[in-house]
Amino acid sequence: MPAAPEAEVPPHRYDAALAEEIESRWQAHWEASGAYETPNPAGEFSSGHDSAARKLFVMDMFPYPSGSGLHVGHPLGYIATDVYVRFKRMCGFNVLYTMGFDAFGLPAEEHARQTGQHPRINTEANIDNMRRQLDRLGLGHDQRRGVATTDVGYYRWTQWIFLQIFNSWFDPEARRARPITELIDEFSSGRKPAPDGRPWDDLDEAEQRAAVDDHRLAYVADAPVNWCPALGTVLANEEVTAQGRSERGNHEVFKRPLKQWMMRITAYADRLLEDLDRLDWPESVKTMQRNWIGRSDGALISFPATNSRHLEMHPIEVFTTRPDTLFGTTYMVLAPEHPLVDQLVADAWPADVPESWTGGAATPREAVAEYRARAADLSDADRSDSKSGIFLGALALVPFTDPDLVEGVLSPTESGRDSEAPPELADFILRREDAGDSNGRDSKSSEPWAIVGSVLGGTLVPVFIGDYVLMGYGTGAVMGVPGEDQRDREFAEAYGLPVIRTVQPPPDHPTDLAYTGDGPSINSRFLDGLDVEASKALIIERLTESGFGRPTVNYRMRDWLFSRQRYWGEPIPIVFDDFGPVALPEDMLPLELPELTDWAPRALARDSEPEPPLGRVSEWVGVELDLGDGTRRYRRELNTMPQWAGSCWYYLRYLDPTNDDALVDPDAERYWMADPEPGGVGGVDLYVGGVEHAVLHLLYARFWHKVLYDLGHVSGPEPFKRLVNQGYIQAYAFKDSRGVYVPADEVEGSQQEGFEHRGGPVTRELGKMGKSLKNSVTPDDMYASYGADTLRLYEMFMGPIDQDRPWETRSVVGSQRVLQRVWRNVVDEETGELRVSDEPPDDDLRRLLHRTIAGVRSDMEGMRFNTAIAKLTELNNELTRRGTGAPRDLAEVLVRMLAPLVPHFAEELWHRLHGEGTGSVTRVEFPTADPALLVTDTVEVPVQVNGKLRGRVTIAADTDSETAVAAALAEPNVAAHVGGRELRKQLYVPGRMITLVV
RNA sequence: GCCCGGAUGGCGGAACUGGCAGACGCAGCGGACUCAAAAUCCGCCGCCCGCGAGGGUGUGAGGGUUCGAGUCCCUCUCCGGGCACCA
Repeated sequence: MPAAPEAEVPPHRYDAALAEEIESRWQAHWEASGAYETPNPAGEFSSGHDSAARKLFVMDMFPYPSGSGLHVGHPLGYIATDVYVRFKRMCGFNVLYTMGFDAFGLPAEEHARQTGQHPRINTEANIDNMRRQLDRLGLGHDQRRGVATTDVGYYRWTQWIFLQIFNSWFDPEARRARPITELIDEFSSGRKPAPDGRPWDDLDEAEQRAAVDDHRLAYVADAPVNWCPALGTVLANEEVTAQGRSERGNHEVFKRPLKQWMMRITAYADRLLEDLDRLDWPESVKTMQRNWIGRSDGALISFPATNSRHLEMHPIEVFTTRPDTLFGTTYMVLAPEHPLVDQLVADAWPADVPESWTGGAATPREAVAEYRARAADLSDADRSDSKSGIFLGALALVPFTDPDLVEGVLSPTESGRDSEAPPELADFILRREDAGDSNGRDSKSSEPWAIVGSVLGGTLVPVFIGDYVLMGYGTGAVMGVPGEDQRDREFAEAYGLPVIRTVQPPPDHPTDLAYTGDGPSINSRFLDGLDVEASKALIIERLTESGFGRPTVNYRMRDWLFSRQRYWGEPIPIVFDDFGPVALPEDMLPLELPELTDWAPRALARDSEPEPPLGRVSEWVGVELDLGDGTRRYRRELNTMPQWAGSCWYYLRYLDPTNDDALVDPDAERYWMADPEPGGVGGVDLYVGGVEHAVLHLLYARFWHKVLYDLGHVSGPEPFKRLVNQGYIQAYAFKDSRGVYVPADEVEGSQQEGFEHRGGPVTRELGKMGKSLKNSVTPDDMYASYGADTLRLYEMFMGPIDQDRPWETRSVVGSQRVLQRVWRNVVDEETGELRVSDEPPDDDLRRLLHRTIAGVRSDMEGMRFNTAIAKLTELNNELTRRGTGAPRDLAEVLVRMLAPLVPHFAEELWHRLHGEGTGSVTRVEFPTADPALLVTDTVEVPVQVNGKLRGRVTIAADTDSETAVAAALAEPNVAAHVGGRELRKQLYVPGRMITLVV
């Protein structure tokens, strides 16, 4: 008996083996011919430039060259941009499309620390590997432009931009960055007063340097770092566990202040906010950026406060968005770390102080010390929801409650302060209020502590510290208005403080909740009766007149902490002399990373000082330089830049990657980045990437771009005109009865029957693809089973680009079958000969073709590749149904439409159709529909009777309403449902619908 | 808690400005071809009633606007994401 015959596969079937052969052949050909090289208008890359073609700049987000390889989820966005780019190229655009690598960063440094191998070696190996994986997908990158942030020729310009920022200040009048030399001119000419009002020339060098440094967009400040003495290194936040220990080794980590570089991004807060409105970005990303910037409009209000019977006043400055509720203030709270605490804390408790206000301590000072120690112990997450605080023994005066006193207090020139005999503190605090009050005061607390300082005729309120007030936001102090703010309400209830409503709530508002809505002001003197907005306006006016306050804007966003205590990053091109930082001159760039061979961690004493890795290279740390005033000794900056730095501007380097004279040639920059429409923001035409970069990367890059714009280095205010977030590919993962993940590719069964792994039941869940869930599927698996074009087609077919979707290997075969059917309509599987017919397509087929062209074109334009593929499939299915082989002309058009999606497949068929010597399909024009073939002379129109579909009629496309209705009534089923009754209404939506109402 | 998204067959999804719900693909079912299977081709495929023609019902739930609602408005449920004592 002969051996069981192999399943007979026709020799010329489009299967994985044939796909592989086609793909590698064309990839080699494209590379050799420079098929994807994009010309610049001038300079090194200008050969082949077509000045008539419109430009288009498309980019994927900068990948990190990870050592662990790709899974099928990674290239989703890359395939989408590649398809779009190929389409636009076929539409005649000059498209810039490339990819580089964001290659500095922690993983390479960690790898170096473990193996002793220099991070550059590992980084370069990873880049090569990733490049190979991407190439196998057939991505049409201009590889001449693919920079890596770790290239010395690249980071030289990252350092150059740092110096531009360092050498700039933000002019609030002009609302833009200006060169620092212009600030010095302003100071020395007296147009801008020096910090303490003295003439500029009277300041010594140290004072002048400090004044200037205070204004720079990059400046040095003390900021806390995570110092781990046992590892001898500073850790990133992600390397510190929730318990405040090192992830590696579980050692103690201490917060230590360290001089670090900051970027003054807050100066740009308003422009970053305003320009969001001009961007074509997903609304969710814009919202995230708005929230992150967190602009709130409000007022600063000063409350004079004292702990002494002599009324020595310290104003507490408060930021509030609700200045209209001022008269509802019944207490004040400072952040525990607030600098005024030490001045305001009293020596002794007043008589009758409630136990809960003292924390059980003998004196206010002790209570504060204990409270602070406890607050410092707790991480931010542990600060619980329940409100806590300590009374300082100090009182604050609510402005406008005694105008005479207030003026005396606030203006030192007035004699009012001493005009009255100082009252005893004990005389006016801490009386219990009568129960059963009225006048709109809620009296939920059984014994509210009186706060009315009737002796002076003004309202005095107790001053607390409490950890619900954050030092980092606003002024680190709040006015407690328990009637109008729920957090204040909770605090007031915990400490028995009274509640005064200042906005009349609706009758059904619960009495035990703060009311934050609109309504007329009450209990608010001159504000009474005004709504919230009017009250705000009036009180701000009064505050400003009286000097008690002023309108102000506050932001949640902080300046950007730019220093990293790391080796594998860009060195900061700064040295220090006795007065502070000094920029290296441009001609000393690049400042190259010194070799570091000593990767071993060193255990240090608990009380040791933080030291960045570069501090170990002693011959590098100290340096003798001549910076213009003779050779002197300087200390180098030891921190490096964060990974964000390199990714903040890479799109500019793509434009002109080999330029040694400038970060980008101005003409190249203008060609690729300037908006063709006047008034546009300019920037990359399409930027595709994950939503995880919604805030940090996209905000930092916008900030740098605006600085470069202000300084005249780029032609528009925004880096990325249009942003699309691609969704994530998720994958099913399976857990066995012990809750352990089992390899997903070994699981059998289905949703209906249940899933099994080696005979045991497993449960299914959806998660990120990766090692930990044992559910990775790699592109290599797919190439082996189907080929790269099938993978591309499947990923684009799965759903809309911006949507998350579950991976299902089982379904990939569908996309392969589609390609096989196309193949069979063009090529004979048995002989490999063309089987296209030279018969012209009939009228129906031509109309279908042109409808398809029109639909595919608009779907491609809108990046709706899933529906474009569906339309192409329908057309091809019609060809299959006819079974005669495709008409040659039609096959040729179909192949052109497929070319962006499955470039190798299309190139192969294109060449088979046209023979040797034909040009590449990648540069052929994308088909255009003939409008004459899109209109039809008859249409089939559905007929509704009383809102229900009862039949269809075929009528001429230009039928008028009456004829259409008559035709509808002639349809038997429609007639049956009308049943001879009178038509109350008849409607014909041309080509769409006939509606009858009886 | 606040702010964004989202919910359509067994599954992924389609449906343009309110106008035939379920395109296309997977899975499933039936048929042709075959000794048989695979592959391929043809057909069916939301649910309920009906031999059928056809009828009823149906886009997370409830209400509304409209001749007509997956699409617009109100209320609610669930899922995903972001922020989180931000004054």
